[in-house]
Amino acid sequence: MRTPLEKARHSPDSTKARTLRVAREIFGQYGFHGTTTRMIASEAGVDISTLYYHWGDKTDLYEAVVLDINEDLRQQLWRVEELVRGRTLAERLEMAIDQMTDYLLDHPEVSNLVLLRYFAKTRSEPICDLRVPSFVSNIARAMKLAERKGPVSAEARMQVLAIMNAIYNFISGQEFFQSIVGVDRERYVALVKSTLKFIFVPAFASDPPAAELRRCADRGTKSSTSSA
Amino acid sequence: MRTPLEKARHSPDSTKARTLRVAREIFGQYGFHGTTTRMIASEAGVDISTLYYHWGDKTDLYEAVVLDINEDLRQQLWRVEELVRGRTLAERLEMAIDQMTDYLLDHPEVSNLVLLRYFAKTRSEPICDLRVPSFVSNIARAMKLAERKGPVSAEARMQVLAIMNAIYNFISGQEFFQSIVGVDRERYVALVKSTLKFIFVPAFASDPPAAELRRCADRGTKSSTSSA
DNA sequence: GCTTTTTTCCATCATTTGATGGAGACCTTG
DNA sequence: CAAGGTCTCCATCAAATGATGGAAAAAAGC
Repeated sequence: MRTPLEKARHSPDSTKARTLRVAREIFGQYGFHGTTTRMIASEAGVDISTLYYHWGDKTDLYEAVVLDINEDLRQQLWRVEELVRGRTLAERLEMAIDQMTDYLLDHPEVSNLVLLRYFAKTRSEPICDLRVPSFVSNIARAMKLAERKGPVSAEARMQVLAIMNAIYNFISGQEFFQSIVGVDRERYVALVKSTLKFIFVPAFASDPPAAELRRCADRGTKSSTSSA
Repeated sequence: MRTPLEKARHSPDSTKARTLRVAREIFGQYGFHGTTTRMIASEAGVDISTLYYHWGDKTDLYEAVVLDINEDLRQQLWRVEELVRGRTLAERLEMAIDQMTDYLLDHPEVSNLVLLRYFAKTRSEPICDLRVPSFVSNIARAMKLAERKGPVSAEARMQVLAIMNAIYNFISGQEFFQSIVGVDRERYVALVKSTLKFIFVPAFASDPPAAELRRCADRGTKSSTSSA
């Protein structure tokens, strides 16, 4: 409990913390320019002046949101890494897909904010960065696409980005995609997981030497953590 | 040459057409709320009043941009469909990836606008829709993930969305991802294509060398286009 | 209980932004 | 050229938006 941000993270009922939580949601839904300080203040049930008192100007608040998201994402990735440790590559992938999908469904503002940061420019210069670069390398190592200590190849980074983005897309695009696919929420969630596994498992599980053995041995023993 | 939009599309040097072209770019970069009519007017070298004279209010202009993008995308998808007709699934996939990647690199506003429409809400209600739903079905049929005439399954639609979005992401996220991966533009483009093929070809192609392995793995499971 | 500090809100300001009216330029047609 | 229409721009407005000062209220310290 040192910085104001950490303090707010740990006192979930305070006005300041509630404001930050609402700011995450609304910045995630409407993007930086699509969000007004009044929207956040009114949604949080706070006077707009109180918002400025706690968080400084709009840019400062946005920066706080990004840092907050960064921290949540780091913790979640670490949890997943622990969980999959020691499993085979295919198992690691399937479990990571299930875990990240469930996590992001509970916190859609995380993927919203990440994606909007990738794709939408800001009129003023960017403020503080997501920690994506180091996340990507860590995931590549955890997935054993790269050696544990050495540098991570460009190919491995691209593959990790492809996986992460595929998950983010299905989460943040849920409303849009669900209507395109024409299913209800429950079925959509199941489809997200099964589609991701359908796509990524063959790519990563089929070219190492053990592929043949795995494919024939694993018959009928697909992921036990999958809800599909 | 009937509607104003079509007219503008075909007279590329007119003030009106130039304004639309600039609007595509800027709406694509900054999103709806991040874009001001003054940004578009000044970038197009036009008085802001002239912009309103030609295109009505901001929402009307945005709608025109979306329709314009829709038409471009439809044409491009049709070109690709013709090109890949008669090839094997793996070939179709690889060619489509190459073609769409090159096309979108030349017109990044297309994928920018599509992605921002997926992921960013607008304060006012949405105006007119992308034609994504029908595009998705057509692609699924062209790729022969679905029967040519029948309905397209939810699984096939999700797979098509995954492919399209993966391409869009690498194009629109280029600036961000290129710095993460640490390569120059040329190498990035090559990596996009090779990574996309690395990921998607194994999932869909049962014909290449891996065919027997896949059959072995799939024995006793559902259809080859649906994962459990 | 009184002082000090922290927090909240009302009123208000300055700028940005969407939008328009009207004067003039330009262009076409006869 | 004259008349009518089309296009462009200057000046300007009204609303939305980011931001602040200062009074009141609440909380903390003693």
